[in-house]
Amino acid sequence: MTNINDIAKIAGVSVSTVSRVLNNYKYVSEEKRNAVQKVINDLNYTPNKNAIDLIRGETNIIGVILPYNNNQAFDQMLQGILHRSVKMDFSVIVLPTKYDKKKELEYLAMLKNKLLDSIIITSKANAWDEILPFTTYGSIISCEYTDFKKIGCSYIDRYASYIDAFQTLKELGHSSVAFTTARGEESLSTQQTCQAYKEVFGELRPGTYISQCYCLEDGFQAAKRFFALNNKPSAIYANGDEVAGGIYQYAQSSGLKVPEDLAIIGQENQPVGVALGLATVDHHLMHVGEQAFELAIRKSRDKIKIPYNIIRRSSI
Amino acid sequence: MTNINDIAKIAGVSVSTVSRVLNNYKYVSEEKRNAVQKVINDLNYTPNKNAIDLIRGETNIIGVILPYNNNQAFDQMLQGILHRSVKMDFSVIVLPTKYDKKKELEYLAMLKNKLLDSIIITSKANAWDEILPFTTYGSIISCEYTDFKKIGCSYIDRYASYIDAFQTLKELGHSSVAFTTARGEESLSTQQTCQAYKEVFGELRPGTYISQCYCLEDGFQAAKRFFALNNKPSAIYANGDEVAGGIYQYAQSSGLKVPEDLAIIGQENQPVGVALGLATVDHHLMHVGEQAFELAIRKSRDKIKIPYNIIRRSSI
DNA sequence: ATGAAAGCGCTAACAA
DNA sequence: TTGTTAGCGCTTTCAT
Repeated sequence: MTNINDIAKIAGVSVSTVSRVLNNYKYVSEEKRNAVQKVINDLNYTPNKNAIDLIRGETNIIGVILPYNNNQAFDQMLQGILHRSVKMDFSVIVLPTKYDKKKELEYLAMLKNKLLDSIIITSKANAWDEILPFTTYGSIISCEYTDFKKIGCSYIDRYASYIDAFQTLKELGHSSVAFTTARGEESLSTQQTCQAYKEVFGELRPGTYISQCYCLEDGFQAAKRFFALNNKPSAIYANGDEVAGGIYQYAQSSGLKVPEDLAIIGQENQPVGVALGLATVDHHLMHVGEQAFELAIRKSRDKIKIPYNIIRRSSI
Repeated sequence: MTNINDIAKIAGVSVSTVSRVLNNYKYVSEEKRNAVQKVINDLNYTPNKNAIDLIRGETNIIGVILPYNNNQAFDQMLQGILHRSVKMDFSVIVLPTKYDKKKELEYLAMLKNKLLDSIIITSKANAWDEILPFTTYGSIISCEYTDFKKIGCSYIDRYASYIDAFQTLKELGHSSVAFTTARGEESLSTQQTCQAYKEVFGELRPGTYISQCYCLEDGFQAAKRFFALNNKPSAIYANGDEVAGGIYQYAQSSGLKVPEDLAIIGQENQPVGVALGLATVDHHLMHVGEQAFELAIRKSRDKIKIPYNIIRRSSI
C-alpha cells in the first residue's frame, strides 16, 4: 500500500502539501501541485478513506436496518433508498436484523462508532427507548410513524389505508371479508389491520385472518383454509399482490369466479397483480424509501406522510 | 465520544489492558478485567470500528457492484448475497454503477482503501484489464464467467441455457421465434442470446428481437411490435417473467391463444410467471449470489457453475 | 506557500 | 500479568 508519506517523499514535498493537493486547497504553488499530482498518477495512488473518515468523523455511508431481505415491502423501500443514494454519491449498507434486538443494537452502535452517518429503520425490533439514545451520534430515520421528536419519519398512514380498503369492500356489498397478514400479532401492521377490520365490520371473529403469508403459495394455502370454513369469505384483503395472486390461483382452481364469487384486493401494486388484474392498495413504498433517504442526509427530523391510493381492477 | 483512553484512565489501567479486555485476551487478572468491564458498561462505551479496521486492514464488509437497483436479475443475486451475509455476520454495501466506468473504478478503489474486504461484481462496465489490478488489494468475485485466474466466479452457463431454450421451442415445432432482451448489443447476455439463436435457427433476421425490455408494459409493447410485423412469431422467449407476463397480456388482449397461437417462455421463475402459468428458464440467480458470497469471504478464486433448469408450464 | 508535528482511536510489539 | 510506545494513513493547527 503506497501512502501519503510515499507520495510526499517521492514528490519531494511534505505530507501536508500532498494532503492539500488531495483536498484541493489553495496556497499550493502550481509547480508543487503538478509534481505531486504526477506522482499520484504514476503510482496510481488513492487515499485511504478509512483514515480520512477516522479523522473527519463522517463517512457518506448510510445504513438501512431491515428485518428480512426477502420481503417485498422492505425491498421496495430499499430500492427507493438506493435510487436516491446513487444520485447523491452515498453508499448504502444493508443491515438485516431478523428482528434480533441485539443485532439491531449492534447496528445502531455503528452510528456511535462513526462508521455510518445515519441510519434508516424500515422496521425495528427494539422499543424506541432503546433506540433514542443513539440519536446523539447521528440521525435516525424511521419508515414507521413515531411521535418522538428526535426521529425523522417517512411513513404511510397504514391504519387509514386499511380502513379505506375494508370500507371499499364493504361498500361493494361484502359483509364476509377475510384478510391475510405477514407476521402475527407481534407486528404493528397486523395489529392495525385487525383494528381497522373491527372499526369497519364491528367485530373480528376467529378465523378471519391468516398470518405468515409471504408468497404465492402461502396465498393459495390461505385461501384454501378460508374456504374450508363454515363462514366462507366473499372477499379477501391480501397483505401483498403475490399473496393475492395465490388466492386468485386458488379461486381459479376451484372454479370460483373473481370477483363474483370472491373479490380480491392486494397491496403494493406488484407485477403479478397487474398481470392478473388484481385490485391493490399502492402504498408507494419506493417513495417512502426515497424520502427517508432525503431526511437522512439532511439530518432532518421532519415527519413526511406519503399518500397511498387504491387501484381498482377487475378483481373487485 | 468516550474512547479507550478515557476507559483506561477511569479504570486506573493502561489502554492495552482495556484493549485486552475488549478483545478477550488472556493474561488479564480477573479484578482488572472486571474493573475495566464495569467502566465500559457504566459509560456505555463501544470501540470505534473505524480505528480498528484502519489497523487491522480488514472490515468484514463486502461490496456488491451492480449496474441498477431495479433489475430483477441483479436483485435476485443481491438477495442471495444478503442471505448468506446475515449468517456470517458480514455487512453488505450496495454499489450501483449504472454502468458508469469511472464510478465502478471508484468502488474498486474502496478495496484498495481498505474499506472493503472483497467485492462481488454482478455486472461490470470496465474491461477486465482495468479491474484486474485491484485484485492485489482484496478478492474480486464475478457473477459472470471469466478465464482470468485472479477472479473467482459464481456463474451460470447462459449460452447453454439460451441454446436449450431455443432448442426446446424448436422441438415443439416453432420455426418463427422472436425474443426480447434487456440492454442492447452492448450487453454480453444479449450477444449470447443472438449467438444462440443463430446456432439453433440458422440466421437472425432483423426484427427478430427487441431490446430495452424490463417490465410488464415493455413486454406488452414488444409483443405488439412483433405482431405488427409480416413475419409474426409463433413463440417468444422473453428475458424475464415480467416481460413474459406483458407478452401474455398482449396475447389475451388480442385474442391469441397461448400456447396454440403464441408460445411464451420467460426467465427466472418469478411470481408473475407462476401465477400466469408461464414456462420459464430458472437460472437460480439467488444461488449464484449465495455462492459468490462464499467465494468472497474465503477469498477463493474457484469457478463455480450454477446449473439452470427449464420449468415447463402451460404456456409452451 | 510550505513543513513539522500533534493527534484521530485503536492494536501490537516490546519491556518490565 | 501489566504498561509503554510506536505506529495505521490521514488532517490540521502552528510556525516559518
